Amino acid sequence: MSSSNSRSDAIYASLRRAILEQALRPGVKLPEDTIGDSFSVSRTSARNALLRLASDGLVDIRPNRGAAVAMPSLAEAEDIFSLRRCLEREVIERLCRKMSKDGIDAMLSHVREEERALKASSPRSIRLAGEFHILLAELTGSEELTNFVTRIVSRSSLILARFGRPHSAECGIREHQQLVEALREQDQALAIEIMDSHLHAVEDRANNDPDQEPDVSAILSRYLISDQP
Amino acid sequence: MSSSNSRSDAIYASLRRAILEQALRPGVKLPEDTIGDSFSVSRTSARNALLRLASDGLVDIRPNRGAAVAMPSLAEAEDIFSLRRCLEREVIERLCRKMSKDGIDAMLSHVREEERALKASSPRSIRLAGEFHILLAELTGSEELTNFVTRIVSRSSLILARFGRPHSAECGIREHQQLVEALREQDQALAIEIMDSHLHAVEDRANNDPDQEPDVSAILSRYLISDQP
DNA sequence: CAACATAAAATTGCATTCAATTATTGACGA
DNA sequence: TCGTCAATAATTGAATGCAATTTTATGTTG
Repeated sequence: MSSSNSRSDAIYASLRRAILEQALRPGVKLPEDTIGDSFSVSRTSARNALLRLASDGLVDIRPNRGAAVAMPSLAEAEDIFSLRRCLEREVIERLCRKMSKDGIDAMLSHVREEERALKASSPRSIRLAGEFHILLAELTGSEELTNFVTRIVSRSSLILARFGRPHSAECGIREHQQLVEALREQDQALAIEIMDSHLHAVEDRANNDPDQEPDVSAILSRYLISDQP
Repeated sequence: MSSSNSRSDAIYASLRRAILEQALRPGVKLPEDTIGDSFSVSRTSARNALLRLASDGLVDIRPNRGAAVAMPSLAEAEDIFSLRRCLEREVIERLCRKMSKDGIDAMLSHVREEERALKASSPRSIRLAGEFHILLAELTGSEELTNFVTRIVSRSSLILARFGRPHSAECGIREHQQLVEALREQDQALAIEIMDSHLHAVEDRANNDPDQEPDVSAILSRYLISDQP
């Protein structure tokens, strides 16, 4: 499935990480030769990486106008989270049907890593929060489900980058812990409830603080010369 | 989302259709310059089209070994249909919650087209059978859900091409009609039941007749010189 | 000074080219 | 006769160059 052309692979992975860690914010332009130069490769490899990111929905490519980090709208955000709830409910159901000891350990270990990253206020913590959900999908053993969850979690991360508050990752860790606990007890109803409220919380964080329209004049109005505080 | 480079777009669409209509069977090799020559474009455009098909899971690309129409295993088949049931259940639930008159008409019109294609024994009928399910997803109004359903239905078609009986499309039309009827009545329980049994029927058709392993020696064993009939 | 037309620069679309990897064929020795 | 190894052919990986399109900058005019 994942076509591995060694160079564009590396670029793809790096760009993807940069986007998910919010180093590259939505809307940032990604010209082919700029990226090629950054990674010391030709435009060709950069282009292939961008094409793959576009098929992931992480970047927008408009013909003859180049690529940019995707800027999901609020409507898309709602759409994505709605589908995400559906998929993650499926994940929970499958996990409750058959949860291994090793799976629990993997989840606990991941949550611990999340805590470490958060304490170090590392940009990794943002990405790890999403990868917790991907880990859950992987533990179902379904490659397809993992695939889809990966895609939709990535898009969700992009939405948080676009609309969410800064440092929005921290609030989630406690809920992740509760979720692991419910899964350990194979309490499906509780697990689904936690997951649903967790996702709603994430979504609310997104809807709550839509970033100012990137209207330069609005921003500059606070910097007018006339009435400087 | 869908990056439109006019040339690779055309190739992508053509190859996709050819695969879904089973003109290109699983396992068929797709060398870049062969495809480029067929469409009178360079390898570059052919390559981009193949990359996109790979990200759809319709072709496998192995590094330095080229592309070929994907050959899903039986395990993958089970995985895919299991997730497909989950997604299509979501589609039904959403449609039952809010079903428009125009939507019903669109479905009926599609089913009629399926019948026409089947009577003409056109290769389109195979593809149309899958596109009925995509239409259902589109009628939910959710772009993401449509996206995912499109992907998984495509993979399912590939599985039928690999394992299913020839002309396996015909049996489904009656079930499609019943499904439209249930949706018209907004009878969610019935609609889900029909959908589930429909998908199980499709899946059974797949599991029933696994095509002979493409093992040349096995085939040639019937052509041995010793006891020629 | 603003609006518009025009020219220059930047950027992508695509084809072509060379290098690197893999598959195939044939030869050689046991 | 069988297996191993080397040479050749086929195919992909990646870079570069040219044409086309878009964006930005510039100059002109009302």
